[in-house]
Amino acid sequence: MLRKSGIEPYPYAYNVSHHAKDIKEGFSALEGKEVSIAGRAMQMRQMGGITFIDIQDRSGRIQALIRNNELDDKSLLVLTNSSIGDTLGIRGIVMKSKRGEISVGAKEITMLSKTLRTLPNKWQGLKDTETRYRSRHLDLIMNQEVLRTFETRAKFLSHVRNALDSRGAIEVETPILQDLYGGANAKPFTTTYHTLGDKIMYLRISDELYLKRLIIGGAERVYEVSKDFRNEDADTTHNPEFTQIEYYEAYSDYEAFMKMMEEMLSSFALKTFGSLKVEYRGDTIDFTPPFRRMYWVDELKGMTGIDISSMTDEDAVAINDSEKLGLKRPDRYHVADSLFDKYLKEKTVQPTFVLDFPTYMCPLTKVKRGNQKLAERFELYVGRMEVANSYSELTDPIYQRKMFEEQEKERKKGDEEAPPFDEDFIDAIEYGMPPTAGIGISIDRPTMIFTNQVSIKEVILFPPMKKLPPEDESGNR
RNA sequence: GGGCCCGUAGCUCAGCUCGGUAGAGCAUCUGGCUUUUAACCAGGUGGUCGUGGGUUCGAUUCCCACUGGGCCCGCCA
Repeated sequence: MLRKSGIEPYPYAYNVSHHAKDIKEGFSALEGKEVSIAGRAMQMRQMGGITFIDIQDRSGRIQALIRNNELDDKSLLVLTNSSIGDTLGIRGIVMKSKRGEISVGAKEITMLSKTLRTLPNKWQGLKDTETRYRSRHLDLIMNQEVLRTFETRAKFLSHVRNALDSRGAIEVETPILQDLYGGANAKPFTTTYHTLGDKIMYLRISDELYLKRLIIGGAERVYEVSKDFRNEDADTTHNPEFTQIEYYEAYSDYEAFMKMMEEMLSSFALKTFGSLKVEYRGDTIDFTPPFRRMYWVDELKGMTGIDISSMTDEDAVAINDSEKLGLKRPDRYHVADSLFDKYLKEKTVQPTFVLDFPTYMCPLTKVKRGNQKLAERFELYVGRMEVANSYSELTDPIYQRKMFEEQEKERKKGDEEAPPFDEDFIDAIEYGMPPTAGIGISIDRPTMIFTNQVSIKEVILFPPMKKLPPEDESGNR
């Protein structure tokens, strides 16, 4: 094929001096200078002796202007054998075309990778959602704003890391494969560890109990970027595999973390967009601190007359009927949660701390100072989505044991999402855990807000997809 | 789990109402053209119409099931 005519279609390396964006933004300084760029040919306009190729690299696109009579023989050969979709290296002079387009006037063209496939068409591009997710490489080629979305995701992740690092925290890694799962209410994925006698292991639903062991051990400030797994259906705001950062800080309480979140989100918006206001799905979300505080038990009582803090399971059954919640398992935990969704969630478009939960919803949280029925916990909502969950951590081993026993009862009653009793953790906390604040900060959902995406799949590079029917394995070339 | 919509060329789509085994643009290939921006002009290649079954002389079209995707609801604090 190409090799016979002396062109290597898959060479080893190429020296790139500039990206498209550098040249466009720095044109006045670069005009007349020699540069070399590399990228994928996205469009090609051939007029005989002159050819225009739009080269796309990570930063964007720039036009290469190619006059046949200024090329050496090898470059000419490359040109005549290249097509849309090939990756090319262009060495040439920064200039403007007659129509004023900033271009690289080519002196040398190098084939960097020959494509065997045709790209989607240049106007409509690639729209089919299924193909976009199953073939993310094609999506990234055709829809460069997707790359921008993931750049924003990376910026947010590193922003959170920096914020925690600057508080003096250390980043740690704890097991993803766990003997026992805990720290949240969810169905786990299971797997088998063959060399440990085919032991059943769980993919973590949270890393909370491990990080707390580190606090007990004296680490004082620890966080982990945690991929968690919950064996549940996906929808536009839930993915079974998701990312959160959990952070624990000794000698703090949830009040300190509300301040931290205000600072973290507002500084990110300002740094990234130059504004505290962000457009999200038709709403303008204002990250100017302080964020609103919604004492939701009181607010709900005002709206409905129901005091969920003193609700019993019997009350819950009656409320499930009178409020037409239609829950399959109308215990007080699920009823309280459902009432929030029904009456209050709509009011959380702007950043809102939803705080002080009934104790029965919080098996790992300290009770509120001055109100034994409530726990010191907040959830931060933005754009009607929960983006962080934090509490003054329960450190009393005797009370902790009692809460585990309660959970175990729920579990026996058929709540398969209630976590199992963790004797090993109780053993650890009996050594004494300092007062501690803990928080889980979502990475996926804030990214949705900062990139104005409706679906969580748009901020996850390779969302899980169902198996395709087996017959289609032709792998045509 | 329930409801609605969708699957036709590599991509974006038309055709289906009212059955007669398929069409456009882009891409690709050939030829022409030395400043284009969706370049243009001429010609060519490209499809077991998601899968299986049913009705029919005949199904991309009508019916059923399955499968994959999207949206909404339920569930997932």
